[in-house]
Amino acid sequence: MSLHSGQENLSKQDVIAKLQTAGITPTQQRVTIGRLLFARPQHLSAEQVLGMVNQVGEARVSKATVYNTLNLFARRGLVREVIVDPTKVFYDSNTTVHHHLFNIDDGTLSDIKPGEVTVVGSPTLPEGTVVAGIDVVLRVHSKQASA
Amino acid sequence: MSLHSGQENLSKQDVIAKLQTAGITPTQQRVTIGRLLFARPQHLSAEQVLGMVNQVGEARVSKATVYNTLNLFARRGLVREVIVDPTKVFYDSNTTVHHHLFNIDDGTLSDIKPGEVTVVGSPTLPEGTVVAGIDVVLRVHSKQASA
DNA sequence: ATTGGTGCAAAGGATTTGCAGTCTA
DNA sequence: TAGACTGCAAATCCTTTGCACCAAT
Repeated sequence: MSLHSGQENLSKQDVIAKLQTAGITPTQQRVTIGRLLFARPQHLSAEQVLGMVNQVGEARVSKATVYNTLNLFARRGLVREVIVDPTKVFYDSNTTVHHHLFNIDDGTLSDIKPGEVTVVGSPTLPEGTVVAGIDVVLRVHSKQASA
Repeated sequence: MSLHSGQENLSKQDVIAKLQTAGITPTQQRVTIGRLLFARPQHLSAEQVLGMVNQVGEARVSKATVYNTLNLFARRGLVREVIVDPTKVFYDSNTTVHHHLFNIDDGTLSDIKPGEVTVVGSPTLPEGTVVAGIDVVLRVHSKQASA
């Protein structure tokens, strides 16, 4: 990878390498989406990705390809789907174990700092199942006069 | 409430009382839905509620009314919305604090027994927000040969 | 040439909404 | 009767799908 593989920006090469490592053919569209997504930890909806990608203008990417790509990245573990808003899925470029804070009022999703919240206990699983992941979501309201 | 307010069945009177306590006008449709929903702890989708209601046949209930009613019940705290499946919302008639187990493969939602899992810690909240609730979702796969 | 990937538009499914008719208080 | 509620269908919104075209081996 390049010399500046920090969190500010990723070179095409970095993204191509990352995709190949994950067994994904690095097409132009996927690299474009990857550069945006992997630049830093963030939570984006498909719609937001579509908007950002076509603003950067590196390559025209269709809605279908955005969805296909995000699903592919999720299956391959490059992003994590976050299901907290009944109206849309968020894709989280931070794949390390961490939990979320969702503002019900404005639809904002943010991270809970690592270590601030921990899940204790090992529940009995239904027969024939294995754990795929644990999600903790703290739902918050914007403080204001309300019913 | 009636003498048999256990978990097997609820009389219309019980449900009417419950709705009124929550400040909800007990219409025929709402009572019908409530009897089904509050009969025992369960997780139902709007579609399932619609199906069950019109099978019982106490009163014809339209799809729109099922949605309106479930949203109303949720706002008034009679049921809890569970957001775990990106394709639909589950309504949980158990409003006590508890967490869930979601089978990604078959879309099944079940409860984690009380006490088996606990959340520890109090994260810093964004300014101007208050906690509305905490959800813990353990996602599981059906055990089988897979990629 | 073959296989995989993309774009476009149409299809799909869950949920909401508008409005006229109906019921509750 | 007045206001709230319901039903029906149309409208929305997010996401998936079908198919023809383009790209890479």
